[in-house]
Amino acid sequence: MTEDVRRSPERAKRLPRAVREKQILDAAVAVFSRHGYHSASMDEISDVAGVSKPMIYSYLGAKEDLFIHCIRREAGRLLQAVQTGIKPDVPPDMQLWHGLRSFYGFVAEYRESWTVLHRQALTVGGPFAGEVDALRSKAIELVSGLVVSAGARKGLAEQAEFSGEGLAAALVGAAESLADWWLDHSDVSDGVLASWLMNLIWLGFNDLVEGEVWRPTES
Amino acid sequence: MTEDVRRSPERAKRLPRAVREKQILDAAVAVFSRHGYHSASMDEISDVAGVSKPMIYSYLGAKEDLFIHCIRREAGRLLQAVQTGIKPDVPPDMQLWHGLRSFYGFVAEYRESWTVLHRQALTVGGPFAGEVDALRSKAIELVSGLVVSAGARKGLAEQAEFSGEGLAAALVGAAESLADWWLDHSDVSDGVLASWLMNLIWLGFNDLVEGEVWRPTES
DNA sequence: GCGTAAGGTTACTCAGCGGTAGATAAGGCG
DNA sequence: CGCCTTATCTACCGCTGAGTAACCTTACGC
Repeated sequence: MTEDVRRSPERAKRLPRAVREKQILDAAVAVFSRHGYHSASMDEISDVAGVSKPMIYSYLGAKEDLFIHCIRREAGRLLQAVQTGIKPDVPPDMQLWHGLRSFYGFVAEYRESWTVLHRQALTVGGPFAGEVDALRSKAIELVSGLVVSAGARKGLAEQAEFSGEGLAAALVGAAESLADWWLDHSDVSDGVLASWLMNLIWLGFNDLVEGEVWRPTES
Repeated sequence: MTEDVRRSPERAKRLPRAVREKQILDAAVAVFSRHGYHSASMDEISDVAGVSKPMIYSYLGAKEDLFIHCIRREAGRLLQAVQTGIKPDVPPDMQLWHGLRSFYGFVAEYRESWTVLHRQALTVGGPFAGEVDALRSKAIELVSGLVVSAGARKGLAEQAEFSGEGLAAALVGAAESLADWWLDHSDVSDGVLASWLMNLIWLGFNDLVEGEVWRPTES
């Protein structure tokens, strides 16, 4: 059993299935994030993964299946990152604050995951849109809950300027877009980013709760 | 539900080049918006346009060229719609208000244009990203100008919670995402949408200007 | 040892699509 | 009417890339 540690470097060692699957998924996320779903080729993915193409088909199925596996894994990671960052027993604004920080922390650490989730999965129709839409819906729902609870706590009635879901969508959208913007302006910290949003949104929201309303003047 | 957009039974009349180009561009925008750049086939575009494939190549070049033509035309339309909607001699908040209304008006009227610009062009790398990035940069610059001028008017100093460009990016992003959200919730009017944003952003921004700042508490 | 299943590969098929060559019809102009 | 120009079509080519068949090879239980 005195095996040579340096056998021919080409010959891949035999590894358990779970390890290979992880390698493949990592490679797939990287390639999908670089080229997008359609331009990504299974050949390149297999190459990056250091594995031959049939392995992918054998372990994770066809291209669509592979992509869905990627989305699910990354969506799960993101969701978990945000949820473990939130402390459920603090006021709504602090929950939002922690959630935002966790979110930007995730984006910073897993850029590629974020790219795949946000930029790629949305454009490719079909079964993928649903997956990502579910994630975003979860986010909107979560935020909407915070917003509405904060509003109700202060007795904010339903009015034309206020729609919990609409505001939540805008907030989530703003957070996402700011994340995108961040990818090209990485010279600010995640805390600063979250702080910008809080100052924009929460202050404005507070005013709404207080009954202050912006209305167009006559110009 | 998919009505027949097929050409009329009689074989194509000879039409001036400008007309054909318009037909082709319209078809291309429709098809690109439905399937995305890669999944869109030149055959389908030519079919929808009521024209044979070589015409496209002869008039507008290869697939990439065609797509760039689409982006440029739609970006131009959007920009013009927003700019003609803005009245330059009113206060910043009213300018923003009018700009937002024009923007949502455009999205409502030219859904497909918006889809191509926002969802498709971003994901396809290469020469396209630049085109769209330029458009967004123009928008951010425009909004940033409004925000900064409004801030300066009130003597707002540069501080950690305030970055004109960052806020503008967040606002533009929020507006875009809300537009996307709108595509699936078309039961609100463009005015209401713009009103939500104004109430979120402008109120919050006013607070900032007034020196009020949100900061995390100890939880 | 030795059979067998799981890990792994090479080398192929085949469809779809971008792009083009070459034929055809339609007008304008003498 | 004949002739040229230009608009337009039919029919094809070649490549790229998804997916697969068939084969090899190591580990390990008995």
